[in-house]
Amino acid sequence: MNNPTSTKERILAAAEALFAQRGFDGASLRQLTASAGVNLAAVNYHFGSKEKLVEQVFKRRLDALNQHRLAELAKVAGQPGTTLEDVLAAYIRPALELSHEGNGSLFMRVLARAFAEHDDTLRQFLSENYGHVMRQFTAEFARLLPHLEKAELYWRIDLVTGALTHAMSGFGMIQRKDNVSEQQHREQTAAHLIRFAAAGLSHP
Amino acid sequence: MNNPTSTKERILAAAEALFAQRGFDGASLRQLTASAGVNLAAVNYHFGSKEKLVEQVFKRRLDALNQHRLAELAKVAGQPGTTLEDVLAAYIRPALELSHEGNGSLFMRVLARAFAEHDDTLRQFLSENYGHVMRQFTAEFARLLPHLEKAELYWRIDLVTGALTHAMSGFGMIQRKDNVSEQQHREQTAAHLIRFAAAGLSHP
DNA sequence: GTCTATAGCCAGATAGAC
DNA sequence: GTCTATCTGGCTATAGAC
Repeated sequence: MNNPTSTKERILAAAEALFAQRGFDGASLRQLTASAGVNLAAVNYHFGSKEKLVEQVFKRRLDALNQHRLAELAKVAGQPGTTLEDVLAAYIRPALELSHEGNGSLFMRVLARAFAEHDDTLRQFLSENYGHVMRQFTAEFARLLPHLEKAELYWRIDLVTGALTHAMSGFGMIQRKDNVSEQQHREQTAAHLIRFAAAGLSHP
Repeated sequence: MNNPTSTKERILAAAEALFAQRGFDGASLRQLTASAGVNLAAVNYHFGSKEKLVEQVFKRRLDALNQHRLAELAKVAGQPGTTLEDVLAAYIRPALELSHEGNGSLFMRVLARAFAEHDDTLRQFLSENYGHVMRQFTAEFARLLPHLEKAELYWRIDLVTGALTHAMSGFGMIQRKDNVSEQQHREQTAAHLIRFAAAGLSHP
């Protein structure tokens, strides 16, 4: 099923890279199948259409990412000692880990594109499949920031989401210095993002 | 020159709207010229190519926007009483005014797309033409936040830029309530963004 | 499951009449 | 400056042999 050398997996990997570089319209099935080393007809055979392929590119990463996020959230949600930083860490750390493993950073660029696209069918797909994740996080933010009106909270979450998406999509460019390990670098980045997001959410 | 009914201007307006909705690749010259009510060949005659048209779509708005920003910055830069909020206002208010006049909000969506595209030729065009604006603002931020290391400051500015771009591109969706005037609504939105950005830039 | 071949369509660009 | 007509090439999708 998840054999990384299977035709399906090679198409998905090549699609992710090309969608990140050239966009959904800009990347053609011809470039994509050539890059994956499979036949042009394979995309329609395995996925049905280019649009369905796009959805599977999202599903492959987001299923794991959001499951990971919810698992981290479950550890702290509703607990008396939980801080805003704890909840933000549950949201941000899994994405950061993904963006540093294999071609995960390419996927983050695909995600940033999807945000900018404002495409209705894609938004509906994301909302149907992963809307519950955002709702659980929002509920926990509301618990920790009870003085904020709902409208104000949504506003701030939206701004934080914009900042994070923008940041994650650019991670390929953030240089790690030679004297810090990969592990340290990720910790530092996570700490930066979490503090920034906490400041944006909780300012008076 | 700027006659809004001229062929050139009608192409630019139609291009802005279609690029916002469908992207640079997704919008074809055929749709675009049909929407503008001009002949298919007019784009190549007046602009040379589709790519040059894209650049002019940016130039038309960004020349005015960045001039406006620099004018506002000049009023407060280097002054002893200037606050972080003053500088942020100089950056944000002109964009907010643009996004509320005519089809300005469409242009903000085009700008958000350009950020997500990571297209090298477009980035170079923007950097060559408007890089000095960002540099002047960065210098003033550095003056007001002298305790931050350069790397840290760039990081925070990048996150703020991501949040603002995301927010501006979604302004079409932020509902103005019936009991607040257009003017009040813009003031409230500006105040929100400025406070959020100030919190993100200046947290300890 | 994988291939070739091709249908059917739409793209950007341009030549040349007006 | 504006038009029509057309060139050339890329696109998604599919039919049908293996």
